[in-house]
Amino acid sequence: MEKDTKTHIITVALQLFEEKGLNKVSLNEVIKASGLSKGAFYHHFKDKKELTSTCIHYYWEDMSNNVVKLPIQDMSLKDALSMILQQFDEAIKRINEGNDNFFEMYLNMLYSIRNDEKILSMSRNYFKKFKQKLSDCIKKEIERGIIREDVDPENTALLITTCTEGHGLLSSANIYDSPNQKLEIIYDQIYKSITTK
Amino acid sequence: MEKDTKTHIITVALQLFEEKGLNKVSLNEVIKASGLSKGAFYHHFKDKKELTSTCIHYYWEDMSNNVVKLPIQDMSLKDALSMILQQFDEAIKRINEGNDNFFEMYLNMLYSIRNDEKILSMSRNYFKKFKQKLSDCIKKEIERGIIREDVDPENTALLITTCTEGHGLLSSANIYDSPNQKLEIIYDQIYKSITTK
Amino acid sequence: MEKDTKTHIITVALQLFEEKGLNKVSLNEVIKASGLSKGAFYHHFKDKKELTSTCIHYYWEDMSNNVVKLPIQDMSLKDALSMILQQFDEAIKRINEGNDNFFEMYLNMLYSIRNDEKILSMSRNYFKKFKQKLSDCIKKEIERGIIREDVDPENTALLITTCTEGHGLLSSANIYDSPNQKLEIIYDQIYKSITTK
Amino acid sequence: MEKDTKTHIITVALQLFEEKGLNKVSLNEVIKASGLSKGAFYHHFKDKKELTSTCIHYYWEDMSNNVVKLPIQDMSLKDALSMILQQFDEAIKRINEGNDNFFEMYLNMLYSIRNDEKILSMSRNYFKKFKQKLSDCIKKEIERGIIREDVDPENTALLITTCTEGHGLLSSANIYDSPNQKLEIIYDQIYKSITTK
DNA sequence: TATGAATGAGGGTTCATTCAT
DNA sequence: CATGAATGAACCCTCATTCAT
Repeated sequence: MEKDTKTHIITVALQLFEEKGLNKVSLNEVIKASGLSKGAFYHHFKDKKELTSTCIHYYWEDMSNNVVKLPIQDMSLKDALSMILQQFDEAIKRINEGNDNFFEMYLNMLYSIRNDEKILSMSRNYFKKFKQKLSDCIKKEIERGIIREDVDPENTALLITTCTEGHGLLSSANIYDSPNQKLEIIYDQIYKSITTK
Repeated sequence: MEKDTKTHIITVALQLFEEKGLNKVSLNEVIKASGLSKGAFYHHFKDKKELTSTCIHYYWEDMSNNVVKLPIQDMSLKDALSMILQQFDEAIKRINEGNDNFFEMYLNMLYSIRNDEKILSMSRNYFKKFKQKLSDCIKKEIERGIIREDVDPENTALLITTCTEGHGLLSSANIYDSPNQKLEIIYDQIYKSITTK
Repeated sequence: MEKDTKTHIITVALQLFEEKGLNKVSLNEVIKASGLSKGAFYHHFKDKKELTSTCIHYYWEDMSNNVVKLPIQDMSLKDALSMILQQFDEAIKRINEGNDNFFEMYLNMLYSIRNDEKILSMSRNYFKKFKQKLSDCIKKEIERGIIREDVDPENTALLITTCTEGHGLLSSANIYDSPNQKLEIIYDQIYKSITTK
Repeated sequence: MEKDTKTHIITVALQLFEEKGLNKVSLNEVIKASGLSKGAFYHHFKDKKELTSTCIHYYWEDMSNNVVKLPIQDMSLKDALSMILQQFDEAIKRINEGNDNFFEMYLNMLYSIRNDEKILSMSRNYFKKFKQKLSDCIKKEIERGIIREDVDPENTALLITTCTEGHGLLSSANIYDSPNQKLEIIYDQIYKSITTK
């Protein structure tokens, strides 16, 4: 029962946060939307910070899992990049076309990283895993003779990771008109430069 | 006189915003720090939003100018990347070692882009110029025979831009331990892949 | 204008504090009773503590002044004690017969002494002055041959001060039925023991 | 078992009250510290008032017993006063050097007297007993020829009681620098004035 | 007897904004 | 142009108490 209420509050809060932006939602709104009383809220959470931080954990875990589940290491690099492209396409669509405030939530999460040990380690883990999967994928492609032998898998994976993140940021921020096309170009550029002729 | 007062307020506000984070500074603080009265403030600004958005303009313009001033197009790509590396190094140091809240200001700016026409166009312009300079630089390097002829300057410039931005974000967020070294690897990776053997 | 509002708030608050007891009065009540808005209150006071502490200062100053004004040093000890007796009689009546909570205010003041430099020094000053006046009075009585020469004025003044305070406390606390009569006995006891036969 | 739980709650509460001051301790704290549940608490006490008033009873009873146990009536007045002096010394030390809030508890008790029949009668009883013991002691000293025959034991006992209480208050409130020495002077002053030459 | 989730009135405080002077 | 007292909605949070289990 207790667990249910807490989860309920988190769910409601996350929805509000994504709709209006984490900083624009007051505790009163969360409480009202959750149909509970003030006291009930404070029975489950120490204070507002605990709620927001918990929500960010959930949000981040959700994002991480989506990536972790991707079977990048078992695919060809071409297919892997295609899949990431598609994933980002959907995310960007959600951000730009939806009415929600997913982007502010994302920025808040980034901001929280510097003040929240747990989120920091989650984030590092996420990027580490993402890079590792790419790296593994590249190694196999080298073995298969698709990627040149002199290519460093680690460094290439790092490059892909950062430019994907940078592209995601600039797209979310609405700076690129046709984000998806841009990412395709970027991936092509990298892909061409490491494959055997 | 009027202009001076306004500029004074903006300067004071920007400093506070960078110190404590845009959302953590109240109008009262700005007014107090600027040594003015409430009425004086409202004489120069319609409301708080006008102040914050003006401040973000200034902040962004400042950042832009720093990039625009870089004579990237007249340098070798190697030198250009070195210079950007150094610039980022300083910025990251400021963010991670300083007591200020530069990063939150940056995130707020990114967030504002989606709600503020003017900032959006400034941002787009900034990234366009940055990319253009890199592109010009690359073209010249191709002519000089340093970069291969089959390399597309536009796309390569796009790649450099996005991975620089992505790397900046991840470094600011404290995700990379040795950010500077990481950026060097990334640039090396790109540079090697486009230069003639 | 500013001074007036602040004084007004203090007056209203003091009245409420004396009626209901300092700990039983909320800021909302003070604000409501003063006819002002929350903002107005916080314009004049940093927080509730500043209000209560200011009120206690006023309260204490008021009490002190009543004592300081007494021309004890120019009277015979007999008359001086009579006068103090009468003063206490009135105070006790106010505490016991009135509807107010003067006593709790007094206790709160006593409690504040230990946490408030200013009140501490006010209090020490008050008791010092009271003792000094009594001491001076006794010295003159010795010169007049009314009080014995071997009597120490300082120590006797200390005795009178402490037993007056002790009696005041026990009377306020409702422990003595006929407080006034008790104080008379106490004073008589002291008086007899120091006068010449 | 029930009795034990109730006593346990009271013990825990008293400790908290003396540490932090009666008004600064919430029921939640008491419940948490006692290791019980909310329901369990309300099984034993009607409401918070019942707890505080019960605690004050205990506190007061404790103080009373300490005095009642003193074999004042069987001692010489000199020794009796010495003993009281020592008792007060310890109490004052506890108040001024300790980190606890014994003094606030004491003031709260005094305040409660006026609103709580039971505490009122306990208090009256306490002071009555204290005075009686002193009075008996003095009577015996008169018989022994140590105190003059014209001294009224009742009135002298009253004087000692009130000045002890007054001194205790002023010392607790931190108004006297060297409280112990002051009390010695006061007692000396009284003692000298009633003994035979 | 005992649990602890839920209640909700009320607490103190902040803050952007207005407006008479 | 400038002042700063006043506004009041909204904020986060505390707490004694109730009640279904």
